Amino acid sequence: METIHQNNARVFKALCDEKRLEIIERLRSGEKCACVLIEQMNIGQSGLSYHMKVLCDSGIVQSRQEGKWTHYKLSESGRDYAVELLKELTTPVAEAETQDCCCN
Amino acid sequence: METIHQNNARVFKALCDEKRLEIIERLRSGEKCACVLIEQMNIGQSGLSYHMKVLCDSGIVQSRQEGKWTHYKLSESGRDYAVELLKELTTPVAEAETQDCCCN
DNA sequence: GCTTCACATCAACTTTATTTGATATGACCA
DNA sequence: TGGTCATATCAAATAAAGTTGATGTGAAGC
Repeated sequence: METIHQNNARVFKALCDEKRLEIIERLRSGEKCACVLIEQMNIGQSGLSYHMKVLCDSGIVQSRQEGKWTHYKLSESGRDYAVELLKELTTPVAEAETQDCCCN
Repeated sequence: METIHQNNARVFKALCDEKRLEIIERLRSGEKCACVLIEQMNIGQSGLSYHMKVLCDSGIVQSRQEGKWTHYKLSESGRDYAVELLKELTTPVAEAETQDCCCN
């Protein structure tokens, strides 16, 4: 079974690797097909494929098949989801802030 | 030397691990000292210390020394920085969208 | 100064992620 | 149908991250 934390971690895994950040950066200027990314970046075909899978699994990138080519672009809904998730995870809740600390 | 991508990746590394997401979740209800986190979570002392270092390095968590105790809490500025960074990294730029793709 | 406590750091180990080359798949074209 | 191209998947190797127990450090109390 997959925990909610594992699920959330997957979203941010996309952003934890230098190569993937470079891919994302390149996609900012528009949709790119895999062959373009391979020739522009210092990466092999299977390596790119691996990273694209991680990116697509995070929801931040979406892919589109066109014949034998695969095109990748940033997903607007994926971005929105990630941003909202990040905010939610890191925003304090207004619970009874009972400081049950050993040291106070 | 450290690249800008490595720097950015560090921010999101905080959110890529289940244990760290659990720590962040616990900090949402307020500042906690290390000893409390250790007794609440299934984690050893050195393990917690390791994760707290990653979290503090990301800027999302900040620590405060008080005698021999260390208190941790979510950093508002760290959160804001991470959110803005995430938005920036994943938002398309309005460059001349020249699709120099091999396949079109 | 000595001891204790809370935490950080280290080193060895285990686990997970990434890379790389080889092979499989599926679309397209002759 | 057979060949080629683009990409995915696999398996082996390497690298990076996380875990664990032992040791170091600095604050506080005696």
